[in-house]
Amino acid sequence: MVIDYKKIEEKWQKAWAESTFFESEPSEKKEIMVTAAMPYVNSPPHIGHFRTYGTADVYARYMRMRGYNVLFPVAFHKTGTPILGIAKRIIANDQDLINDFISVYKVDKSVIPKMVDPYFIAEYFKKEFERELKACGFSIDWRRTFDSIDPLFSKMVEWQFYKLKDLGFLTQGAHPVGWCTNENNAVGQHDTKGDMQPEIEKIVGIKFKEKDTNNFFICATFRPETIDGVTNLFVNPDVEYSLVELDGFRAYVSRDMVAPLSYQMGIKIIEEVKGSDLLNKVAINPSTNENIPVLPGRFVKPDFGTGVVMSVPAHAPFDYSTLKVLENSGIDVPKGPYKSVIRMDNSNKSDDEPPAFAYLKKHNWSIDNNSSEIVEIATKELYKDEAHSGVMISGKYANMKESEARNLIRNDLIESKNALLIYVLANDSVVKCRCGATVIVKVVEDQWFINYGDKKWKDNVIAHLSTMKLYPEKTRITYQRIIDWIEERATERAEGLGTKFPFNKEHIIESLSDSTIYTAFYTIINILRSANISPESLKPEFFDYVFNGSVEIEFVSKATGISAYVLKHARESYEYWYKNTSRHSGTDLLYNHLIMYIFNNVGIFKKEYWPKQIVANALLMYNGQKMSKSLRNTVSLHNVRETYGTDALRAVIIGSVNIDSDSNFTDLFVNQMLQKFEQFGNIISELNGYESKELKPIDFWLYSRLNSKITEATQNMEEFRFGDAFNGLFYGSLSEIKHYVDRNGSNKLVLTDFISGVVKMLSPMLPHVCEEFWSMLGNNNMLIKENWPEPDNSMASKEVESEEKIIEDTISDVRNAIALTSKMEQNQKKKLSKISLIIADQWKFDAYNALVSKRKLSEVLSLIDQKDKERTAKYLSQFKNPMELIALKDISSELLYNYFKDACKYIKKEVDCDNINIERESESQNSRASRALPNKPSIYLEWN
RNA sequence: GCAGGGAUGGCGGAGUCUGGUCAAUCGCGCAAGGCUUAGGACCUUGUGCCUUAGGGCUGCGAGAGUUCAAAUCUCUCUCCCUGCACCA
Repeated sequence: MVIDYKKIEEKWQKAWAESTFFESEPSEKKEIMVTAAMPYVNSPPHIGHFRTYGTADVYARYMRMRGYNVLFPVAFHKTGTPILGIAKRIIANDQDLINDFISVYKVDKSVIPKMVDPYFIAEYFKKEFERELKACGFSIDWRRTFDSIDPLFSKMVEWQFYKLKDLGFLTQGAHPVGWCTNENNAVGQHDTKGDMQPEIEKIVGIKFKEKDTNNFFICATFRPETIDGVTNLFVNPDVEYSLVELDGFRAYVSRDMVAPLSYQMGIKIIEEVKGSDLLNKVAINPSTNENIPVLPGRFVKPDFGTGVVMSVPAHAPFDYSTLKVLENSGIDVPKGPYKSVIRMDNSNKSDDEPPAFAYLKKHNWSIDNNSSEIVEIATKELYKDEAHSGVMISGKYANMKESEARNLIRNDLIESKNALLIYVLANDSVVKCRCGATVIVKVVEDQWFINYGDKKWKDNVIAHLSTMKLYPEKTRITYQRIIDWIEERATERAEGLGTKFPFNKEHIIESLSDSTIYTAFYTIINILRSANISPESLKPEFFDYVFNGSVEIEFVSKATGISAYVLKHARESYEYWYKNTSRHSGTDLLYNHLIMYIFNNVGIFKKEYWPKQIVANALLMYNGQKMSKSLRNTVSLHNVRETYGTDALRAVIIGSVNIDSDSNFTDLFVNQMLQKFEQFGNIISELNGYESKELKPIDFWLYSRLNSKITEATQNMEEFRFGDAFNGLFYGSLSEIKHYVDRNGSNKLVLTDFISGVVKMLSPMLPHVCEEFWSMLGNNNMLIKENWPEPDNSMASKEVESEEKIIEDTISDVRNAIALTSKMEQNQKKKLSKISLIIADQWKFDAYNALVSKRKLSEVLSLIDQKDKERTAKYLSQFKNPMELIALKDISSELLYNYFKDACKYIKKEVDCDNINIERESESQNSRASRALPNKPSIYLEWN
């Protein structure tokens, strides 16, 4: 049969919509709310979105069949800066972008001019999403749809921030950000050329006081723990420096760095100095109080840190080699031996020569062979080794690992005001803003943060996480790690769409922060709308009542002007739905959204409404390639769905893999899937050719398979192993039906029961196709309202399944034997005349069962003498499947004999031999009779 | 740098937690045969190496160890992927 996917999709989507089955209201039933992370609407939906929404939809449909009252709503994310960025580029008439919009996104040319308005862009793509998700037939309650700048929703976001502040979870402070000095704006990854994430790194500037003055040298360093080994400072004599007034003290800084540092601290130039003027000054090491000279170092870069570095010749090959070269040219430099402050933990002797020299020597360095490559290599090696296994030699942190001591020493230095923090960009190359300016680090003052480091909050989250169901389970450790590590997160932003930040109306709420507890809004939005509630009336008291029940209803009603009836209704809806939630998202959101989702829900709501379950699916690949953010590589959901139909996409994207694996979408695969659908349809349409009659063993086999399938599929669905579930139900059933027919199974009732069960179980994954199959099977009701099948032990007959397996194995063995013996010399030019299959005697069955009752081979073996172990293990291992053998306890020699007799016709056909003789071992004269095993009849072939 | 994940046939990918059911589910590809006017689809069989009877050998990134037994447990090494925050 040829299936018209478009037609059946439209037909059943219409029927479902008319039934209002997906419009869910609180009831007596057990409830669950299924939500998927709301999509950001700056582009049309692509097939990556399909995976997350499809997964949620499969689960929603499955849970409905399991008897749950399921709510599956959807919302759209408009908040943030990217949409604004697009609008700006349209205004700037960016042809690259406009061309992509027209050719890739299929935006009509006439619409482009309207896209100078970010709100128009957001609404445009939101509409596309809605259309597309509807066309996919997702079981969404469309009455509850909203977007993140909906005025009603904004009121809830505001309330959330009042709440966070009341709870003490908001803090204010300084915060380093990537900054464009040209546009005067913070820059993130999508604001830079080549989408480079500005990597901000903290380093320490250690203050060395100049002797006899009040000026300081500030040395920016990654390794403050080496301070006790400092012998001198280096400045670049060829570089211009400035003496500047910093916060309360004066310091020498390379002129190049004055401007960038001014974005991090107060800085005022007092006078200009040449690098060469700084030479021969004397500084004081703040840790050891030693006097140390300032020496020339031409390797010092003027555009990093402060242009002044400290010299640790024992541990820094650059410092060591520079000193040696200076010494060689007759300049007075600190004399060795240079003091080591770090040793490797695998050696307790402190070496005579400093490690820097040892590492240089390894690479044949000498004063005459002083190439910067060698020094570079030695530096890398030494830093790596010391970072890995370095241990402090002396001082307060003696014997502590270097990597641990580093932070402690840094903090000590800062606390004692002997150092300050300096932020640098750690990217390998210079980061440029899209406007072309170089990105620097700016410290933003009075920035608001959500303090995810709050001890009590974090403890609550950790404790709650341990009670949550997480799929795949292996993500749990990732959640734990991130929760452990997450601290403050900036929560306001100067630009973008969104809700005004309540405590600084100049700013808007950062766009991930506004979408953490929004799922609660689904439970009340439809009520607010139908009661015509205005945004103005959604005062904080409203949410306090509806979500937390923390104020009196009469008071709220008076304060907001909302009727007590509506308030009560809203509260009841929240209480009903928010108790049990399943959150669906991609693993890429684990690091931010999902963590914030847990934190904010736990922080704001009462314990019984905290999230119960999170499902994170892996990526989606297209023809083996990761889909990239760049416009050209994404695959439009609309196009593939129009081509193949939504169920084929579901089968390929969701049904072909488990939740934790990347799914690979290929056109070849979808086409094959479509053909398999037709095969399935053909089987159903041919059912009328069969009749219902008395049951035969093979009928019991099919029932038994169905029963096993129900058990397996249920387990797989529960654990989100959709790939395994689909595999077993779809491909498994096709081959089982084939086997059943091959074995002369022809009972219409049995086949109908089997296929009906399978179609039911496949329907969450292939809703439209299965609905069509269901009606083809003669049902007048809608499949979506059916219950998930329950396993029924009366249908299970393990012994028939085992007997069937023995038959199959035997056929395969016979084929093998025929292939081999036909090549034998004495059989040349002869034909196979007879096959004898000899069934093992009952005593063998008994013996096996006795062995098998031990269950584990290792248990049996533990009773065996050491010297016999190998022999016994080998003997036992010939029973290829000891666990399967358990089922043999239900089979006797006689049963198996009769079963083979009954299957004789089938075996004849399969091995293509008309003369097959089934014998009992005890009655057989055959020389090979004794080789018969319970699960492997002995085979004897005769050639004539 | 820090953290996490991974390495299995021509390919995608099961199996690893709980060692023996594993020459390795399933699918793709490939080969032969059937069906067909032809092609596609579909069906059957085969697809590491050897083998004159259902057997043997090799094999799951490399090396070592534990065990009667290792893809699976332990240790070392090599290579690959992902994330690192104010950004959706």
